[in-house]
Amino acid sequence: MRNGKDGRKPKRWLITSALPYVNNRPHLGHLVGCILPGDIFTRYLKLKGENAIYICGTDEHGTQSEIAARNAGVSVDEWCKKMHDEHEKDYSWFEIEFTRFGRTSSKTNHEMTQHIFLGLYENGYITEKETEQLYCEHDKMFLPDRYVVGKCPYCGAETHAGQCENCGKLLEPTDLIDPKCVLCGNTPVVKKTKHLYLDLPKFKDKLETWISGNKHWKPNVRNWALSLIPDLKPRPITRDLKWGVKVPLPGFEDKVFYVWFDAPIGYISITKEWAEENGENWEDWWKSEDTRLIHFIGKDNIPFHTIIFPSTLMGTEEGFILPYDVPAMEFLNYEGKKFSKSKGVGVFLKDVREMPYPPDYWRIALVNMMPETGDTDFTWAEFAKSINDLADAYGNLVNRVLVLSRKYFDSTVPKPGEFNDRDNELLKLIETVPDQVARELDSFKFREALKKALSLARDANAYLNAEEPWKKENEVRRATVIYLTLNAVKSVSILLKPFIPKIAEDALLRLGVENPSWEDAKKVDLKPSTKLGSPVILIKKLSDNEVKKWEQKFSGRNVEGVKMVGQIKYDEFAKLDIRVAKVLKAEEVEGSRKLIRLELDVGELGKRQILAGLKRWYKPEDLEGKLIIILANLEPKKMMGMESQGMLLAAEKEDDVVLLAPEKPIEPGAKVH
RNA sequence: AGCGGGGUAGGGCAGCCAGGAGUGCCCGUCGGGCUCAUAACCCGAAGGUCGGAGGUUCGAAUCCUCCCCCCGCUACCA
Repeated sequence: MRNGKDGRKPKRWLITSALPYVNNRPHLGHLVGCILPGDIFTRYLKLKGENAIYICGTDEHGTQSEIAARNAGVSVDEWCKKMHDEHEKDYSWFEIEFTRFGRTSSKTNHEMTQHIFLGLYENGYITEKETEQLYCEHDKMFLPDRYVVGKCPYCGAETHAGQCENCGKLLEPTDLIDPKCVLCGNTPVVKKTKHLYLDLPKFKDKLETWISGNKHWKPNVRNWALSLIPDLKPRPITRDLKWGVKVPLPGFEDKVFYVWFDAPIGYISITKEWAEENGENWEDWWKSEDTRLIHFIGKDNIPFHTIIFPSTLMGTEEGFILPYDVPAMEFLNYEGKKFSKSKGVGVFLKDVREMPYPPDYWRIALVNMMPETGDTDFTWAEFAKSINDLADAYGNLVNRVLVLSRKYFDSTVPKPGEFNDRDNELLKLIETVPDQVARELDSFKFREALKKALSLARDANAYLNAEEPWKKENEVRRATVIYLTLNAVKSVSILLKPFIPKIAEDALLRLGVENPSWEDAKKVDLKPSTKLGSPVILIKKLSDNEVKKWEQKFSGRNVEGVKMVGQIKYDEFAKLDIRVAKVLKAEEVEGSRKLIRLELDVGELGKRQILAGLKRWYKPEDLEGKLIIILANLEPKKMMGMESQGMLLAAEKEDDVVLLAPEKPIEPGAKVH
């Protein structure tokens, strides 16, 4: 177990996972980014006999909750409670064992937030500033950035405030030309409002010393945090909303704290709630140097957990501990795209629960795809590979050794004889691999830890192949080999427990092992004559067809009638012969409402005519001389008695049609690909 | 634009901070073995100009400089 900088072993471990926003529909990315690693790490600590708790909960305040509740026609509190319960159900399905899964809207958190704020206020870390913001008189609220749309003053594109979607310029809501409220479409008015700010620059030196001293942090976390320090600015911590923690200062009665301020304080409040219910003192967990605090987060949360929340804690001057480490994951994408609720991209936890796979399948697959050093992709192929690899290397081994035990020893643990060199090699591995796995877990290298654990299973398989106990004439050798293999399987199963708790538990019970500790993984201590369970297919493999089925089911999945065409292979695309063509002549087709006849020069493909339904949008004379793009190898079709030899390409959106054209002049006949 | 991460055999990764023959892992491919086991397992082989160009060094995937490509973030998407 890694000790702190002072070499001291912690007495308590406080593990947190970023609080999921209550209105988000949780998906695999949320799980893999912080909730699952936090769970694996906490399970590992507990196996080691450490005093560890795992704290999480829903982040509930903010505009989105208010609006979602309004749309659903229920009170905000009711809405959040419902969503909170759904989150909890999802995570528990995945065998996530939170010590407590709380809510930031709890009374405890309101009190804690106000208390911490007052501490900061009294210590002089809060400043006040008046700003101008957009206010919607119809919805009776100040509008956050994403609730204002208008024209970008720089490029003219329609965008929301915050940052222009087109040119990337940062935009204050008041910068937008012709701003509109997203909710009702009315024009908001500019209104003055007073806000409180957390004076981050005051913490600059302390932060810098602290962060640069944390050499054990992952480089991406430490570097990013350090890069933020030179231009720290005071950060607003209040907003003009109703749903949130009230600001306990005169003149701020109609304001609440910004969610980012009260959300991380939720870690403390939720700990406190748990402590009070369990006869613990919450301050032992938050104000004692013997406690080691670890925040599991996604990379987007780095500024909050390395700068803002630590500053908040320091500013209270109450002796709050700062995180020992902030292991941040990168992002998981879905088949190359971002997970998106609105676009229906990705696999959501709700979907998963309806699929025929147990939680451990997902856990193991997600560990293999864990974005530890860079963004990764969830693909169904990888999902299947993870499970099939585990089935081959570990599941099959469990079955294998149980079958051998049944066949030769009536499903009991055989009594071993003397160990030879080969036996001792395996013995040595059993004794050393658990420490190697532990080292990886101590530095949050989950994929590597899993790999190391499975390597022991592979070694056991190799050992069996070399010793061939099914051939042994010597009963004692056979007993020894099977005995040792059973112990190796026990060892691997213990190491896998944090990753796949249910499957590992099943295997261990069949080996007659109950409640093992991490240290037990190093021991060769199965008692001869112990009754073993029956052989079993612990992990069922996935077929290629199954994988394809899911790929299809989820690829075309899109909400509200927006259909994405199914994926194609490049060679399918390559069948299209797309060319640049020059319009030589264009004329209306007599008797047709829509058609224009075009005579084209397609370079090496010669001249041809195409009929296109463009009358509504283009005049023939406008087209002459233009370069356009055509699909040249479409089978010809007769229209109005004439043959159309190809199809021209145009973009269409809401009753508007625009021809495609090369961005610069190029020879007719040029291939497009 | 700035910042952060990544670019290592057909695919997925580790190795880089503390430089020492491309060292390694999983999958795939090819050849062989075994038949206790979930068409499983084991052994072996093929396959890499370590994104590119300079530099430091006896020696560079690893350190320095410049460049290219991918991804993300820029402050409430984990």
